[in-house]
Amino acid sequence: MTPKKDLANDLIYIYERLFAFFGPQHWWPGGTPFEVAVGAILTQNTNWGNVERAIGNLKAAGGLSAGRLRDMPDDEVAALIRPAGYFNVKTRRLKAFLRLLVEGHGGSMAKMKRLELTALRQELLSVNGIGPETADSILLYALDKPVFVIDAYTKRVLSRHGVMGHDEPYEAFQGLFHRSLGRDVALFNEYHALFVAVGKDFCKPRPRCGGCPLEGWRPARCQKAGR
DNA sequence: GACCAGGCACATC
DNA sequence: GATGTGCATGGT
Repeated sequence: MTPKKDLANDLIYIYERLFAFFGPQHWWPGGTPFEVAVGAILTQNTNWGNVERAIGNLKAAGGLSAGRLRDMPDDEVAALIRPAGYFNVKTRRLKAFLRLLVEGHGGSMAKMKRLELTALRQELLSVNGIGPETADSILLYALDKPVFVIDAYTKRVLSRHGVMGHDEPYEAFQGLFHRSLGRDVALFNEYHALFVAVGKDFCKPRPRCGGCPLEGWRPARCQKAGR
């Protein structure tokens, strides 16, 4: 079997093990696309529980619409999103995203969604404060575009099991998924959430491998080489 | 009290 | 180009 096929099978195997263990994750099932995009920015390097509080505050203040949030003074936004941490930088980042959304797409996520994937990703990446992970989270979870989101957990799990080197660039990790799995929104949605689940419970900076569904697993090419 | 959480931009070498 | 640092709250 070719290495490429091996890698594809490895990724499918990991998905099946994680799904069997953790079950469906139901990420962002209820929120509007706009709420999802706001959450994607607020969750940067931050626990999701804190983000939920911030989003709750925004909702309560009527700030979860593009127009309302754009017109809200920065210090007011910062106070509302305070629980999510980095509230000053995240206020700037939210406002920067809102400029793109309002001025570029009439404040409508539905209109933004009409754009072709590559162009849209470039637009998002041009916004100060939106990097590859945040852009891809918005594309996948808010706009239903088939891009795989690579985060710290994904890199940690794959590198610890010898699938890829930890310091490979974002696009190298992402390319592996795109080549191996095709472009499947529902699969990408679930799979990325499963990486977060296994990362939270087991594949932490200090790993707790006991009981992990991937405990002891090696990729196919390593098994063949006897490594 | 240290460590960690669904990153990113910017400064410096 | 690589490496370091600031941003900040809240849970474990």
